[in-house]
Amino acid sequence: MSAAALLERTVEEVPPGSLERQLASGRPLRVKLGVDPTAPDIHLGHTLALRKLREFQDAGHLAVLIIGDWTARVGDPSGRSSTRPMLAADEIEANAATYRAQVDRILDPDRTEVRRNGEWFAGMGLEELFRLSSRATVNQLLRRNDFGERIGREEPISVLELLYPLMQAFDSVAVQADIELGGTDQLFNLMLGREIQEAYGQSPQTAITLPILPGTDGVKRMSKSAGNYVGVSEPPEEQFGKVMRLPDDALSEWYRLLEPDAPPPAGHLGDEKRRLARLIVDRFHDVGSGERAEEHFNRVIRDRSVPDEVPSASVRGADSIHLPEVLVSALGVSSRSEARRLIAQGGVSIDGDPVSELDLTPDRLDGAVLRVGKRRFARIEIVP
RNA sequence: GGGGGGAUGCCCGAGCGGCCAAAGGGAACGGUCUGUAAAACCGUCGGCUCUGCCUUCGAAGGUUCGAAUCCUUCUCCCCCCA
Repeated sequence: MSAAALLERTVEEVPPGSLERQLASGRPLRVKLGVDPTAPDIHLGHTLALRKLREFQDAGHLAVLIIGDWTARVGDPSGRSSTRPMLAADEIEANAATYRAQVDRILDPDRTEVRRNGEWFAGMGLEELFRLSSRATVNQLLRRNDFGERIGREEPISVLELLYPLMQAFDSVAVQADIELGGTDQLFNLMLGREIQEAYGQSPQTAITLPILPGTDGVKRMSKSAGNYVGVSEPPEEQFGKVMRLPDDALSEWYRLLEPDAPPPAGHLGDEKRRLARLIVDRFHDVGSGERAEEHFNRVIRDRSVPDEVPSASVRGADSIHLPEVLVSALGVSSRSEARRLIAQGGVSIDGDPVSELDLTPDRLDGAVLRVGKRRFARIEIVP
């Protein structure tokens, strides 16, 4: 595959023409991608880089996936920065454990080398850290966009966080990366990787940046912490519904980034959004599950009827049953106060009929389907 | 080390002695409408079997009939100087 083909749907190649030169060597290239296990789910945003990595694999190159179990520890100690939470080692471990299974939905396992950067950081001594950190200046590091912005907003930045770009750069040295992929916001780190590789006597990697996928709000970048993500391992109905949440003006960008081989949206936006949702669900589940998810969507959301499978919940029988309590225990409503509000706003129904009373007789509830809003259901079973 | 500013609910951000469970915005949630969990509009948005009560405005004390608002100490953050 040509350099031009491999660079399709990427944003920047640094330095320009570098990939072409590397491909000319004819040897399989080591293509690095780092992911920090700060959350258990891999979401659609991550899949952009993973799919580009797969393209490199299909072209005969080797994917070197770095699970940043140590870089993930480098969070924002003040806890202000939602994007860099401080995580405990066991939490990171738990997150990392599922990553391989999730990325294997996209990558070719036979051409994937998975490394954890704890491999080289766990045993790194202070002397080596001195050597590494003497290779960059604070001035350089503060040029990084988010550092600069945080300084502008007079927010704190811990010295620990300054190490992050250096550690990411050192990963490239440790795995002898030929190429590193990353979102456009990673350009600074990828470039630093080149400098550090040279400092350690290696030929610098080619940095290739990819666009950032906006989340289901169509505005902010997709992330777990922003709550605007679609996880690759979420159930089909969940994925389908979340895609339908997308604002119309983000639709073509999603098509371009997530389904580049599909015809771009041209017709009725509602239908085009459904088409995209089906494609995405089929991609991460069995073929045909997109259509089934759509049927579920039509039945439950559009036609407001009950889904095929309704989870059941048992409620202890009594002369009178306090509905707010049932909503909290059986439907996961956050508090009884919240439950009252939902009832008062007409958001709670029994077998399709809105309910306004707070206390009900058991026979009214027994076997009935309780619904909160559009998506929360439970079939109530009264037990003695 | 010296000087100045700040810390408010999920986030941003008003408030600076009683009318404050705390303006406004965002997010979220419910409803209406609809092509859809888009947009728009309306509403809700600390807890409690709730016209009342309880607990919140960095922490601990204090003043006061009454404090998010005043005082003291402490913790953390930012800016300027060194």
